[in-house]
Amino acid sequence: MVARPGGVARRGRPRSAQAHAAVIEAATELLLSGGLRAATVDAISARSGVSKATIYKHWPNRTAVAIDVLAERMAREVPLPDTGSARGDLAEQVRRVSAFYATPVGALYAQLLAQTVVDPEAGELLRQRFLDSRREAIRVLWRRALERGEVRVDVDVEVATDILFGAIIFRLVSGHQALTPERADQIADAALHGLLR
Amino acid sequence: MVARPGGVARRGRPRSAQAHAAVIEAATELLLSGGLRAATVDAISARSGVSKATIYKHWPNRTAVAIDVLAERMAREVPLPDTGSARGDLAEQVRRVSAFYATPVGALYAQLLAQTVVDPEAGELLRQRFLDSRREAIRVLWRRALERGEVRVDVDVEVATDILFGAIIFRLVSGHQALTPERADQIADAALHGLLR
Amino acid sequence: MVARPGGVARRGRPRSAQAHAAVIEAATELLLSGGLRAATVDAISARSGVSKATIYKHWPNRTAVAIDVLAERMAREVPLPDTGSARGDLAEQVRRVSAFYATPVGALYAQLLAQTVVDPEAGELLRQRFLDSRREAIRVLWRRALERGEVRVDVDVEVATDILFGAIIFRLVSGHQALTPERADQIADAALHGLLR
Amino acid sequence: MVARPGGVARRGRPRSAQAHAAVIEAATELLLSGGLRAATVDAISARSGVSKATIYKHWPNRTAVAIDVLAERMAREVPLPDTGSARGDLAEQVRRVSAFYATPVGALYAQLLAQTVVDPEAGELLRQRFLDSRREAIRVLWRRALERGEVRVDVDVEVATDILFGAIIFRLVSGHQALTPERADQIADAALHGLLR
DNA sequence: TACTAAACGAGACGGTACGTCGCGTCTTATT
DNA sequence: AATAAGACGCGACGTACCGTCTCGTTTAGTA
Repeated sequence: MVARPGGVARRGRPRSAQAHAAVIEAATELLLSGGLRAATVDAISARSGVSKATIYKHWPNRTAVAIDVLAERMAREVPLPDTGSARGDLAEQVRRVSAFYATPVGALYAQLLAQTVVDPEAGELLRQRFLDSRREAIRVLWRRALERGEVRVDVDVEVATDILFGAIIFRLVSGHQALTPERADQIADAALHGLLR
Repeated sequence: MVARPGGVARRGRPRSAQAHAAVIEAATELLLSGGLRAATVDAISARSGVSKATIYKHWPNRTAVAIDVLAERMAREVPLPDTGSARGDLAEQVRRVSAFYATPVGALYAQLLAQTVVDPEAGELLRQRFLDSRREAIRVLWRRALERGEVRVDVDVEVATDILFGAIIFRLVSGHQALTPERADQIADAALHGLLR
Repeated sequence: MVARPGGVARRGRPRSAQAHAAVIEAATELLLSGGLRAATVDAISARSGVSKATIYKHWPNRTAVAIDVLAERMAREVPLPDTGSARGDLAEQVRRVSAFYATPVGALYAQLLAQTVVDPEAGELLRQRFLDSRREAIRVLWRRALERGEVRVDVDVEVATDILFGAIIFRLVSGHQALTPERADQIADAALHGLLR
Repeated sequence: MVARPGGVARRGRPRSAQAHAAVIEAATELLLSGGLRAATVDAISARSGVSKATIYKHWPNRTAVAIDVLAERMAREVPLPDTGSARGDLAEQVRRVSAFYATPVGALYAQLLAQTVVDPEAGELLRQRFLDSRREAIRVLWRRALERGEVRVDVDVEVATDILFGAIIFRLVSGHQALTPERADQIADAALHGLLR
C-alpha cells in the first residue's frame, strides 16, 4: 500500500506515540492562536485526527494537555544562568523569565495559572509538572548566592522567590501595564535591593 | 426645572434598583459558597427571582456580576491605613490586603483574576471597577511617604506596588504555599527593605 | 355639545386613530413580507412608532391585529358575484376566492386559519370578523339557486359550502399542489357536478 | 463482508433506537394531553430522559417530532378499505379519515397543518412523512375504481382527492361546525355524487 | 387659565422556550 | 486491544417574544 500524501496518520491500532505527538502539536497550535479557550477537546480532536476517547486516555482533561505543552516549551526555552555573581544570576533570571512571559507561550502560562484557582487538581498538576522545578532552580541560585555571602541571611528563599517573580506574575496576570524588558530590569533592581546585603 | 445632576432625564421605566440589589445578594451567596463556578446566570436568576434577560441587561455576563460583588466588598472591608509613617502605612496595607485575600472573598478575587486572563473584556472591567482604585490608594500612600522622605526617589510607584503586592498575588494565585499573616509580614519587610531609604 | 353615538362622553385624552392606523399599516407590511411569524408585537411597535402598551390597549394580542388586517383586505377585494345562474355565481365565487387565496393576503389567511387551531380565542375572533360573513354570502347565493331550482334540495347548504371551498382551503393549507385558476375551475366543476340537479 | 441492506456501514456509535423511542413516547403523551403547545423540546427532554442535544440530532425541531408521532399513529390506525366497490371504498375511507380526525390525534394533525403554513420546512416534512403516503393510498383506490368503470374519466385524481377530503379538513381546521360521522357521510355522498358516473 | 384624567412613547420586567456548545463517558466497527 | 468516529446525558449559555408594568409626557375636556 502506498504511503498517504503528506504523511497523514493511518487509522487503527499502532498509533499510540504518534497520537500523543499529534495531540500536543494540534493543542500547541490552538493554544497559541486562540488561547486556552480555543483548545477544547473537540477542537484538538478534530485538528489532530485523534479521537476524543484516546485523548482522555492520555490526559485526565484538557488542562493537563495544555500543561504538557507549556512544560515542554518552558524547559526548552529558559535554561538557568550562571554569570558568576548572585545579583547577576538572579537579575538575569528575572529578565529571562519576564521575557518568556511576554511571549504567547508566556500568556498561556498566565491562563493556566488562572485555571489553577478554579480547578485545584489542575493546580496540583501545574505545580508538579512546572512550578516546582522552576522554584527549585531559584533555590539553587539562592544557595549559591548564600555561600558567596551576597544575600541577606534572614530572608527565606521562598519569600525571596515570591518577591522576585511575584511582581512579574502580577503584571502578567492582571494586565495593568505591559511587561517590557525595561520594567523587568526595574523590578529586578528594586526587589534585589531588599534582598542583597 | 433643574437638570438632573450628571445626566439627561432618561425616558421609559427606570431600571429596578431592587432587581439589581437582589442579583448582587444572590450572587454573593453563591460565590461565597461555591465559588465562581457556582455563580451561573441560571443559578443567580433562580435564587434572586430576577429573570435572566434582566440580568443580561444590567451586566454583560456573569463575570461582571462577580466583579461588582468583589468591588463592593473590598471597598467596604479594606480602608486605607494612616499610621503616621510610610513604612507603617505600607506594611499595614500589605497586611490588610493579605488578610483580605485569605478570606473567601479574597479567593474570589483570585478566581476573577484568573478569568481575566482568558477573557480580556472581563480583565478590562476588573481593572476599571476594582484594580485601578486599589492602585490609586497605594499611590496616595506612596506620595505621602515621598513627601516625608521615607522612600527611595528613584523607584517608580508602579514598580513599588507590583513588588509589594505581587508576591501576595503570586502566592494567592499559584497556591504553592499558604498565605499566613506571618508570611505577609515577612514579605512586607523584605520588599520594603528594597524600597525605603 | 353633541352626545357621542352609543356612549358616555369619556374623560381624558381620546384614543389616537392615528396610532391605530399606523399599527395596521406596519402590521400589513410585516405580514406581507415575512408572514405571521414576522409580525411580532415588538416589530410592529418598532416599525409603527406606536408603543407596545398602546397596541395591547387596542388589541388583545398580535393575532387579533392580523385578523383586522385580513378582514379589511378581504372585504375590499372580494365582492359577491351575480351572473344570473346558480352554477355561474357559485363557480365564479369559487374562482374569485381561489384567486384571492393565491395572493399574499390569501397566504396570510391560511396562516391565521392555522393559528386558530392552536389558539381557540383567535379562532372565535376569526370566525366572527371574517368567516361568518363569507359563509353567509354563500348562503345567499345558495338560496337564490334553490329558488331557481338549480341545486339539489337534499343537500345542506353547509355541506355544499364545505365541499365547494374545502378543496381550495385544503390545497392552500397543505400546499401539496399550487392553486392555479385552472385547478380552481376543475374543482368548481367537479364539486358542482355533485350539487346541481 | 456483505454490504448492509440499504446503505453503507456507518462508522462510530450508532444512534440509540432507545432514545428515539423514548422521545416519540414522551412526545405522544405531551401532544395528546396538551397539544402542540405543550410538546416543547425542554418538556420532551425532561419527560423522556433524553437530552435536548440528542433530540436536536434526531430531528431538526419540535414540529418534526410531532410529525413523526402523527405519521406513526395514522399508519397504524387508518388502513386502506376494500369493500368491493369504488363508491364503498372511497366513502368508507372518507368515513375512517373523518373518524380519525375527530380523535385527539386528529386534532394534532390540524395543529400540524397549521404549523406548516407558518413554517415551510415543516410543511415539506409533513408532506413527505405523512401527506404523500395518504394521497397515494387514495390514488390506489381511484385507479381500482377507474378499472371497474365506476368513476368519471374526466376528473383528475388529485382534484377528486381534494374534494373528498378538503371539506373534512376545512371543518377540522376552521372549526365552524363539529365533525360528526353523520356529517362525514353527507359530505362523502354529496362529493361522490359529482365524481361517480 | 388652571386642573385633571386618560392615552401615549419608551423601555424595563418575569417568564418560557429556543437552539448551541463543550464536557467527559459510552458504544460500535475497524485495523 | 487500541483507535476513529461519533452519539449520549448534562448543564450552561445568550437571545427572542410574550404580555405586564412603571415612568415622564402630551392632549383634551372640565372647572
